[in-house]
Amino acid sequence: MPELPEVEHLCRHLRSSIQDATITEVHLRRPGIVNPGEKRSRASSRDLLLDGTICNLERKGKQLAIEVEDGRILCIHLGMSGRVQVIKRNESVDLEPHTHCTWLLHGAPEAREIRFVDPRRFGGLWTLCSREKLLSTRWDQLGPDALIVNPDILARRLSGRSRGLKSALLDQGVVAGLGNIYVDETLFRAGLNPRQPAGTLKPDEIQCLVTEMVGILQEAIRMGGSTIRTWLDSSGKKGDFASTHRVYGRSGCLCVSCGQLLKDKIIAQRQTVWCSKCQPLRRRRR
DNA sequence: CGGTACGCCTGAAGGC
DNA sequence: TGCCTTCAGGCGTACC
Repeated sequence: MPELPEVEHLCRHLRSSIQDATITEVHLRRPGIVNPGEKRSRASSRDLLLDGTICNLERKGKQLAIEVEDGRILCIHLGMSGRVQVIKRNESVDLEPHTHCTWLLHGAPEAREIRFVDPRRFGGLWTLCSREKLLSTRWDQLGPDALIVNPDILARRLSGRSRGLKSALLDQGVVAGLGNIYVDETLFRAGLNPRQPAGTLKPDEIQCLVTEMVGILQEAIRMGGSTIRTWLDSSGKKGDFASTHRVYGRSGCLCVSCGQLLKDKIIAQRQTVWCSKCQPLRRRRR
């Protein structure tokens, strides 16, 4: 499922394939995916960047922003099963089921079309009239991006919090970009228990947490993301990162580090896998 | 504050 | 083989 590395991978691909292109046609097949949650009148094709020349592609957390020259922005969230397909100029690709929106391009070096596909529809498209609006209505509510967060900032955001690390790191308002896979993998590699109260970490543990988090994310980006079940990148390739998972998806298996049986439990409403020996819970004294 | 539960949604996977 | 059930989870919201 798309988390930060998958969206970053997509963002980089789009920068090289559609930046400076102009959107000449938009086909919205399922209007309900635009601005979900808002009961305002339905978005027009122009809101979906018709007649715009793409000048900037940006990511924060799991969200992607496509900006055109007059300042309009389309923000894409892939949710659980969302994908953006890039169709090359000389390619003919059948429309997949659940293709909710299609943009035709002019002036891209290779691409002629991009498509938003999202079977489970946990994702969505948001239309914004300006960058300021993107920030004020969406991105300012996110914590710092997990790829560039530094230990001091994260320490401040976790200090005084009693909630468990699993819950805190999943919260996009604390740090943006991690989902279930990368939280479990990060905690394992940092040797931290998912239920450890977030505010009890010592400076060296925060440092370790950040180092492992950034390291895992960068590694996953290099490998094209994690393919669990359905994730494919914008050219239809599977990611390779899943093969390196040490805890996620390995409940019932043995710890790769100490050989003990991994524990699994629902924590923070997510299936959580960890090693109780390598990730001991540090009880507060007295 | 934080936790718990629910609803949204489809397809993969497992059981019989 | 095929039907049925279960499970996966990002995120908003309600409630305790």
